Amino acid sequence: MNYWLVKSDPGSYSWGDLVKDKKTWWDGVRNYQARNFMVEMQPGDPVLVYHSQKTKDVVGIAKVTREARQDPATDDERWVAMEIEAVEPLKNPVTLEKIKSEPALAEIHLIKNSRLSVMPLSKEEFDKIMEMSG
DNA sequence: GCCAACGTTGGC
DNA sequence: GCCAACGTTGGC
Repeated sequence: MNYWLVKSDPGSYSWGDLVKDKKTWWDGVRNYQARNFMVEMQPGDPVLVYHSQKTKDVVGIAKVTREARQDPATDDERWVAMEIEAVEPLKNPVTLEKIKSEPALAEIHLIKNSRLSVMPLSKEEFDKIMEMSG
């Protein structure tokens, strides 16, 4: 099992939207590195959802329900989408500020490569964020 | 609103 | 195949 974090600007699609929709095809990613991670995702893998721009915090847990297939939003066969489903909100959102202040999380892409929108987390990193959320 | 970082595009 | 120009992202 692998652990992931996906970023979304809540102005375009938020955790609340996912909860309302129950599940969604995570499409529109146009970055090769992110695409490659999406292809590795397997049904059942936990996915943390992070809100960029405004609140800058990890707000909920989702899980992968369908593995990646060609992005239905485009004819360009280079891009893929996978389906995720909302599992539960975090009791306390974990802010970017808190993540930055935690040495155990210093290596995650969220900090090292802030523009990447889909990234893997180690089990330790995932557990750490869960612990920080209470 | 600004701007640094960085990925992509396209001319050569 | 290189690299300058450009567009986008996202933190501040």
